Parts: sequence; structure tokens; C-alpha cells
Amino acid sequence: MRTASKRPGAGFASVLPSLPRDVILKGDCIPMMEKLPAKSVDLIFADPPYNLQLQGDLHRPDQSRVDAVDDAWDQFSDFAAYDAFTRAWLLSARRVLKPDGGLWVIGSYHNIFRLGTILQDLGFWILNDIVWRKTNPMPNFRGRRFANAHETLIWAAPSPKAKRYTFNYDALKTFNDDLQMRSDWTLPICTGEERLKDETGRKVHPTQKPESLLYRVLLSTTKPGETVLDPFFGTGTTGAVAKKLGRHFIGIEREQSYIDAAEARIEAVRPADAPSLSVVQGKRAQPRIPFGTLLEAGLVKPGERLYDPKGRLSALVRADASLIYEKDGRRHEGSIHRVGAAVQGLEACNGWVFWHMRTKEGLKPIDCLRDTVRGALAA
Amino acid sequence: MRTASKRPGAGFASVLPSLPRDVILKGDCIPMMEKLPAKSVDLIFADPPYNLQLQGDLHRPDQSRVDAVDDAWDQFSDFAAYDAFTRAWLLSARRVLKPDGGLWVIGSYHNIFRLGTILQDLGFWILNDIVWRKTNPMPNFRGRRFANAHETLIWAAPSPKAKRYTFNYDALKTFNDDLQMRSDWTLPICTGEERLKDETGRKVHPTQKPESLLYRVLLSTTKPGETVLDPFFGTGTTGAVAKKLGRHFIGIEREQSYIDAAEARIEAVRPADAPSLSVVQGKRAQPRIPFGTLLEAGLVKPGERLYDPKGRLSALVRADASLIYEKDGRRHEGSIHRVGAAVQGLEACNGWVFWHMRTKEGLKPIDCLRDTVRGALAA
DNA sequence: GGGTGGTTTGAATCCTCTT
DNA sequence: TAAGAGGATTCAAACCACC
Repeated sequence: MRTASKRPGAGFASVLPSLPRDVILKGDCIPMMEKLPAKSVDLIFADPPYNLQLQGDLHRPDQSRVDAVDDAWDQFSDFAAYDAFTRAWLLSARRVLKPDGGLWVIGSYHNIFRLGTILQDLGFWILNDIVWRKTNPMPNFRGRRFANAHETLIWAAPSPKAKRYTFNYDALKTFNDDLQMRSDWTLPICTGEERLKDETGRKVHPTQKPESLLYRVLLSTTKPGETVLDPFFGTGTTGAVAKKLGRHFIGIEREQSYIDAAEARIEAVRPADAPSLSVVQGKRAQPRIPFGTLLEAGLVKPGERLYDPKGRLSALVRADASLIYEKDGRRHEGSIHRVGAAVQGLEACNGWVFWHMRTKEGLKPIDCLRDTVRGALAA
Repeated sequence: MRTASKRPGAGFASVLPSLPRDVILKGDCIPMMEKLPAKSVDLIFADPPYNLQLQGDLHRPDQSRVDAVDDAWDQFSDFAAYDAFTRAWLLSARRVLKPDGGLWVIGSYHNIFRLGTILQDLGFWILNDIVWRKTNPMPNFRGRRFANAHETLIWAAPSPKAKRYTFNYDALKTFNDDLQMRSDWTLPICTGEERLKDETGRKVHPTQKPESLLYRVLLSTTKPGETVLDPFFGTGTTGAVAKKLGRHFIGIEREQSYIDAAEARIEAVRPADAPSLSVVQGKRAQPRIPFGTLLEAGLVKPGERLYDPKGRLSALVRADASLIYEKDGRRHEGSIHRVGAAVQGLEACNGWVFWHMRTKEGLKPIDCLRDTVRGALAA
């Protein structure tokens, strides 16, 4: 890992020709992102500040007509500055993001509503909001409110047209004991050994996120070898988990003390090996086998009959891999899917699991034959 | 209970001299609220249209069609139209609200960020965001996202200066088995007997909220005898729970069919009824710990091996908490349960007791690690 | 009557590739 | 770019039919 600020020639004149990887770039995130090539990163994870000190280059909107004594005025101008900052970094982020990439932001009720609104206004497409339920939140000491026991993440695509975002559905389902993963994640906050402390025992960063949270984010929405950008890197949780999971990272951070802590931390991470990083793949990821292939392979022969799951209805297989079904003068022909749908009076049907062959062990779905062909292809 | 539209002289010329109570006012919520006296209600609960933006039909894997919310009242041309509507009704609502009153809104990621942002822009002061975790949400049928298993509520005061809002801290703590009530509430959706159906057995309202949710809202942020206004009354869950808990209500609703259902429903409520506490509290089951949690917690690492009880067979753990078992050219992958079953040639297997880790004290079932995590959760 | 197994349903921005 | 076709995808709870 390198830190850009330490390298000779740091301080780029213009956009970099290629994407740096596994580095921490020192500086403000907006100018730094401007230097990265467009459409180059696969995922962005952002944990932006919400107690933002006003930046010099972010001008306050002119509110001279409003009575400056009113509390709402300060409130509004603070929000306006925060919104302008949010809009700016999100625009920079989208430029860097691949069209089919994903973006995550995390926040609390102080800022998450503004983040979500601006995401929508900029044309990002929200895929989920995710609730991080803290198992061990700080109690509300005054007893004047509910204990603030969660934070909210938003997962978004850069546009509504982006349909090919990464989502490792089958891996996450396996991860969750064969139940599909829900939008609420129960995880402890970052404490104990994991929480970075300085020599005096004080925490290095006020809002260090737990690695378990990033583990789930990266496992669900990136593939091994992809690159994740974190524009508010802090002490580098994103980088540490990325390295652990065989993903590349780019961190952007202003504070040298955070950078130092992150570098040491990431250096100590040992990545998992490639086989253990591969993930359960569902049917969608497997090569498509047309039904005709089974006839070519001789696993099904023209003239054979296929049966519905109960073995009551049957259809004839023709040489072109179409089926014919006839009953009571009604006749359907077409693909295994079309005829399967017509037989059931449905709009659609997966013929692979609907149609069965008679075997010594009873009816077996033709999907099994597809596995045979896939095995032969792999060998 | 009276319905304003049925009373002689309905259709008010100007602001009413006093607050009507336990009535349903028929009409649009903004003009109706304009007719209520200023600073007169103690709490507002609002379940506004969510502005769902559905693209087309959705079918379950069994090809049945999902009955989506496509009602006219949920249609907005764009975000700007939704925002203008939201801003308008929130301004009307604040005029009616007592300075130390409270306001609740509920929504999903389609609208909640806009609601929250506009609340902040108008100078409301957010006290908490609350997550309603659904025990039985609709799954994600296409496997393209996380299952949308929660909705979000925002609880706000009308201004940052309002410090004397009602919060029944001790009642809530007692309600929650002497633990401080958290910002995440686990409750089932509204089904069964509670769900209102018409003669033909179809749901009267597409988005009826469970009484348990309103029970918690009213118990926590109103006192007996106070008045709660619901500007999107629907089938009157707010009114029913208010009556049950000895609070007064004002409902505003446009659809006569909803009003009719609400009137009959509220009429049938017996205030003395023992409230449905059992429903609410029965759901505090032990948290489920999927195997993936152990990887997130670092108790198991990708690349480790797990062993059968005799230590003869072993399988590799991957990053998504799947196992890989290979022997004699046969290969199984999947969850701890699936692979455990495959290895033994069984249909099913409890992976938690079958798979073991090698430790200094010999083989230990991974179920032991789950206890470790549960301990951390409890702490 | 009680247990069992199949059916229905719920605020949902829910497919992807080839032609 | 629009149209067509292949074929992948669900969890908890209530309800109902049937022993």
C-alpha cells in the first residue's frame, strides 16, 4: 500500500491515466475524485460527516431577507451548506463510478434524509435502504427519547437504467442459513480489540465502523478483484475488509493521523486465499443450455414423451426440440416453456422444472439432464 | 362518533371555534386542517401516500400476481409534485399542532427521505427515527435485492425550542420488560382477523397498519384524554387504538368506503378491552444467528476447515459462509446444513451440531461459537 | 376436535439476452 | 431501440380442506 502524499510527484496535475489501487490519497475528497478516471470504480462506500464545519469554497445562500435572529435561519443555512456539499461529492462520485456500479452511504437521522433526497434528486436509483440494528447501542441517558439503536444505509445504482448492478443473491442467502437476506442487519458496534486506540488509550476515530458491516456490504455487492472507493476513509475499515476479501480499495482522507492508523491497520491484514473467496453461484450464473442440446447429446430422443410433475399430462418431443401437446381437440406446440405455460393456463413457466422424464426411479425433471450436460462441458 | 359529512351544516365556512373530537372529517386533509383551531391537537400521526413508482406487474415464483398498490391517491407526476404536496400538508399540520405536541410520519425508502428533509427544512425538530421491523414481510421474489423488511417512522417536535413534548419514558420501559425502549420495533404486519375485508373477502384498504404499531406510538407520546389527529385516516387504525387507550381522535379521509369501514370498526372498540399487549410482547424471541454472523465476527475465517464429529471428513469455509466439500471427484457446496446433509447422504442436517472446529481441547461443534455471539448480543 | 398439509397473501420502485 | 423469448424467483402467517 502506498500513500499518495508520500510519493514524489504527488499532487496530480490532471486526471490520472489509470486507476490507482490499494492506496490512500490524502486530501479533500472532491478534488481527489476529480483526478480519478471516469467510470472506473466498481463500488463506492461513503460514511460522510454530518457535523460538517462550513468549507471556505461552499458559499452560503443569500438569506438576507430572513430575520437572522430566528432559530430556523441558522438551521436552514446549515442544512443548505450541508446539502451543497453532499450534492458536490455525490456528483464527483458518480463520475468515477462505473455505470453498473453501486453506491452505499451511511448516516443517522441527522443527515440520512438529506442524503437520500439528494440521491433521488440527482437521479440515483435507490435499491434498498438497510437498517443496521446495533446490538449494543449507547442508551439514552436523559430518558427523553427512544434509545438510538440503529443507523441507516442506502444502496443505490447511479441511474434507474442500471439493471446490471452486482448483487450476490445466492451467496447472501447461503450466508443467512438459506433464507434470503433482509433489509435489517443486526450487528454489534465497533468495540474491544477491533477499536483502534492511541498510546494513551483514547479512540483514534470517533465513529469507527465495525468490519462486520463492511464485510456484508462488500460480500453482497462486489466481486473478488473489483475496486471499492471510500471518499471518507477515516481509519480504513473499508480498506481492511477489502483486503481481507480480495477486493482492491482506494481511500481518500484529509487527516494524517487517520491515514497513519489506517496504513498500519491494513498492513496487518492477511487476505483470504482465492478458493475461499469464491462464492455460491445460482442458476443465473451458469452457462445457458438450450433444450435442443439434450437432443443433440442423445439424452432426449425425438418421439419421447415428457410428463407434468404428477405424471398425468404428457407432451411429445419433436426433432426441433419443440413439444406438442394435444387434449380434447386443443393443441399447443412450441418450446418447453411455452407449452408448459399453455398446459397450465399460465403466462409463463419454467419448462426445465415442469417437464419430467419417466425413469426407473420415477419421474425426474429434465433439469437434471442439464446438469449432466454441464458436467460434460466442464470435463 | 360522528362523521362531519353526515351532520347538518357540514362544510365549515371558517375556522371552528373549538376542536371536534372523535369524528371523521370527510375531505382533503389540507383544507380540513385549515378549519381546525390553531395549536389545538396534542399529536399528529400521518401515514401519507408513499409515492411508489412501480414499473410493471410482479409475479411470485408460483406465477401468482402480486396485488400492488396502484391506487390513484398514490400517483404523483414527479418528486417535485410529491414535495409540494408534502410541504403543504406539513405546514397545515403544524398550525394545528400545540407547540409542545408531537408529529409522527411513516414511510418507506420511496418517500421517507423526502419527508425527513422537508420536516427539517420547515424547522421541525426530529426526536427519533424509528424502524418498524416486520416479522413477516413480503419477500423479494426476483432475488435482485434485499428483502424489504422494514418501514421507517419519524417522530418530531414542531420546533427545536419545544422541549416539553410528551414522552412516557417509564411506561415504555415497563412495557419493554424494564429495558429502555429502542428505536427499532419488531412487529408483524396487519393480517388475519385484524385486517378489514369486504363482503367478497378482499382487503378494504391496501396498506392498513397494525394496531400494535399505533399502540406503541400513542402509549409513548400521548397522555390519556389527549387528542390525536390523523390526516390520512384510511380505515381508522389510529382512531381504534386511540379509543382503546382512552385518547380522543380526529380523522380526515377522502374515500367514503374507508370512512364507512373505520366508523364500524371504531364503534366496535371497547375502551375497557385489555389491549393486545400479548401480540406485541410475544415477539421477543431469541435472535437467530446465521452462520455468516460468525464470519463477520471473525470467529471463523474464510479458508478454515470444519470437520465431521469423528474428524475424518472436512470441508472448506468460504467468505460467503458456504462450505465446499470435495472427495473422489464429487463436490458439494452450499450452506453448512446443505453440505452436511450431502456428505451424509441425508435429506437434511443440522449443520450447527454436525460441523466441528479443531481446538486445543479437541473437536468442538460450531454451535459453541453461536453461544459466544449470543453472549456478545446480550452484553 | 385436533393435527396435517396445501393454498393464499402482504406499501414492491423485483430479469436478461438476442434479434 | 423495441420486441420477443428463455427461464429464474419466496417467507411467514393465516386459512382451509381433509383426515
